[in-house]
Amino acid sequence: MSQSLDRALTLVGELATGPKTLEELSGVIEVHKSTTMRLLRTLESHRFVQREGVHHYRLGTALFDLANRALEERDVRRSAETALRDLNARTGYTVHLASYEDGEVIYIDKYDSTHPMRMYSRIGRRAPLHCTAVAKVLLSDLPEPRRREVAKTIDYVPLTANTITTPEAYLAELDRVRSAGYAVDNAEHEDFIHCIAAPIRGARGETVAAVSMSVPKVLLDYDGLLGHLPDLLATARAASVECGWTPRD
Amino acid sequence: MSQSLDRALTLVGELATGPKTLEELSGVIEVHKSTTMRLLRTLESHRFVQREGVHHYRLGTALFDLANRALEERDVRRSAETALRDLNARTGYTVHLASYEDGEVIYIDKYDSTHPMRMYSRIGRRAPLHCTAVAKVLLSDLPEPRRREVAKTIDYVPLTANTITTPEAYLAELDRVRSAGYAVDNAEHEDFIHCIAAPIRGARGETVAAVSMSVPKVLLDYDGLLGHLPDLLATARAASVECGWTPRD
DNA sequence: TCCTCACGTTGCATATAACGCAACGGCTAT
DNA sequence: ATAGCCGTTGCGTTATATGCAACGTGAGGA
Repeated sequence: MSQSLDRALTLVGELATGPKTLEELSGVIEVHKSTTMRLLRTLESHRFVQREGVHHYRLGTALFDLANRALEERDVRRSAETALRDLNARTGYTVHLASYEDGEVIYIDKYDSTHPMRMYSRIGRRAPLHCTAVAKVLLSDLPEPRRREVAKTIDYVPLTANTITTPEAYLAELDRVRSAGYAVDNAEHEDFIHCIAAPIRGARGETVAAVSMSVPKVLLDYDGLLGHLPDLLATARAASVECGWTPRD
Repeated sequence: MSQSLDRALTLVGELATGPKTLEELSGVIEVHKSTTMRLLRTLESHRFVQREGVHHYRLGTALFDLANRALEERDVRRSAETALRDLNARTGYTVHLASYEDGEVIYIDKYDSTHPMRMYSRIGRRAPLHCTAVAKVLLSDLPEPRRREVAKTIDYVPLTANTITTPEAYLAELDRVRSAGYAVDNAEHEDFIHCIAAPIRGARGETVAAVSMSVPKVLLDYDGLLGHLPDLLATARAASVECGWTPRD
């Protein structure tokens, strides 16, 4: 492909591990120092690298700019697409993608079950906050005071025998979700369906969306559903990486 | 310098404005599409760009990685984090962290306002030197001759009625900032926003960064803004201590 | 103060690798 | 079924990236 470009990008990658001198960098890409210098000059003119002192080069400020622009550009929906489609293909169950936008939880994508079943969700629809797994995931990421405010304003309509009906119980549930890293809707929304959901994270670790898997109870009992947790969490993780999240260690 | 690298970096910059097709990109760097493709392939192999669908390219995930690594090396950011976060939580206003590098002032961190408001800043962006409080703080710490040089090269674009438009006025302002220990942007950048900023100092007393607080005028008048000065200065002081600065007596 | 060494920088000749061209292939829409 | 639009590939040519060797510069030691 393009040799000089390839070398230059290797240099940038190398600089990510810390500032380096001209000769160190020449060693990495195994070329003469004059060649390295010309590459660095070009990189410098685009602010990809910058000099630190006289002898060292380090990553430049263009990278911050680009990373932020890239993040804004990228919408969760497209980024999560493949991971979610895979999960749907693997399990055959309904997969939802939802995000939190000023006080509401919205379904922004859906991969239908291959099993025939009725589901009342639809892209663009609001999810009830007190009885869906995605809402629990998304709200559990809000700062404490904000969570209290929201919990207070929810209309706790009981939809099944399991529906949470008090702010106290709901806030306790959010705490559980937050520390567990996933949420469950144990037939709290519809009698015959239960769900699990997990957070998709962005570059700064913030929750940008939630994935959920919905399964009819006749197909899988509660333990069977929880058995899919590792798969769901792996999916959420893959989607997070696409959204700019970097796993630590 | 290096032509192909230069072209490739231009491509990356172009992609920052949104996904593009092969031919659009060829138009930008004015080469044959086969040439563009080879560059994109190399960029793709380093995860600098990635394909979106069949016809589009967009920025890749390597940029997030690199940007994070680069940011971590500037450790002012980490050191100042808690103090800045506290200020943001206490006041609810937008808090910025900026540093001076090679003649430019760069935003290196940002804590968003809890009030809904539009702000055009972004991490990694350059701040205009003549009309932002952070730039005034950072430039006022430069040695006298250097200040003169910089003041001479600034393009004094008038952005509001209050924008400083001459080198003389700007240098006088820097003197004021230097002796006062804080800077003000009294709607000099945007009509509806005013800011105050203060220096964060390192072990040798040098200014390593600047904190600022930005407030829409509709929420707080000028005197109200200045009322927050003690809080801002305390924040800057706390951050300075984290950066190795020792308060004398 | 001068010398030396280590490292970055520059000019130039050469070979290579980046380039444009043109033909091919897949996809979509009509 | 066909035309037109893009992306892709192989190839010959020349621009261009490269290595070399000489030069500059700054730091450290005698």
